[in-house]
Amino acid sequence: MADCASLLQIYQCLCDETRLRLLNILSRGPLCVCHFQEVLGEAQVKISKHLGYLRDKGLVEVTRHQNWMIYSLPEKRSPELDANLRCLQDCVQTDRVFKADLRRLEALRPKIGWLEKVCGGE
Amino acid sequence: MADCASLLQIYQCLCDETRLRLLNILSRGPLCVCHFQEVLGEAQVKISKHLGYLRDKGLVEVTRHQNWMIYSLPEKRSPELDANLRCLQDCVQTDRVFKADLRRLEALRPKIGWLEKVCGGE
DNA sequence: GATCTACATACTCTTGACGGAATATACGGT
DNA sequence: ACCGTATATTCCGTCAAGAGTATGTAGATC
Repeated sequence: MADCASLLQIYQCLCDETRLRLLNILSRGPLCVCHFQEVLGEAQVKISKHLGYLRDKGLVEVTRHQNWMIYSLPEKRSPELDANLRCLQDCVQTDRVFKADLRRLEALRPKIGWLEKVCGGE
Repeated sequence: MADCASLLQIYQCLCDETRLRLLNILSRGPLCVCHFQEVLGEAQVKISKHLGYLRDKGLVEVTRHQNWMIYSLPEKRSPELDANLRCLQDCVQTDRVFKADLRRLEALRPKIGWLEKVCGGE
């Protein structure tokens, strides 16, 4: 039973460029804040606040591992969140900004391999 | 070549309930302002301003017919707009608010038949 | 227990969104 | 020319979002 309010929350999350970039690279698997910083090239406070915003609205989940906060897309998603995340992936394919982020993310792969072990793949 | 800015504009349009409701009933065909007022039960100024917002961002088009401004979804849409409008239609199916709007719209059908002739259907 | 790292929160400022009341414009009919 | 209808715009007040600076907190290390 999707209600209008939850749909609105999703769109509110999606109407900021920084958050779109965060969600885009998150689609490739869990990350922690320092990785977002490296990929986006934005200040820690900015990254952290936008992640907090996404967390409050249920678009990302977080678990602590030692000093690191590991963010990921929720494994169980509402139909409308799922639909919109898919749609976002479609829309993002051709854009320079998002593609560049993914390239920088791939360059970071060696440094974040341990993460996949910690939180069991994806 | 979808760019980030145009995608953001779409999401900015989608993060208001009134605008979602406007787009939802617009998916069934062109309408003029007074119809939106009747279906949504909102004041004229509110409807008009949100339609203006949608028009500025390219999510709706408008033509004048005598005293009436006829709004419709653009026939030629960018891929990302098209994807998001489809996604919205998927998400909206189960919600009471949107369904009630569509019912009120159908009840209005007899009164808006002339519109379809004027702007050539759909 | 001092310190470092990784991250979050509080505070302040600026800007834009939204709503409502009032007013303006555009068109048709008399 | 005047009036009514349909719609847009302007003005004003409120509120939330976003950015940046500074500070707080949790865990690891020595």
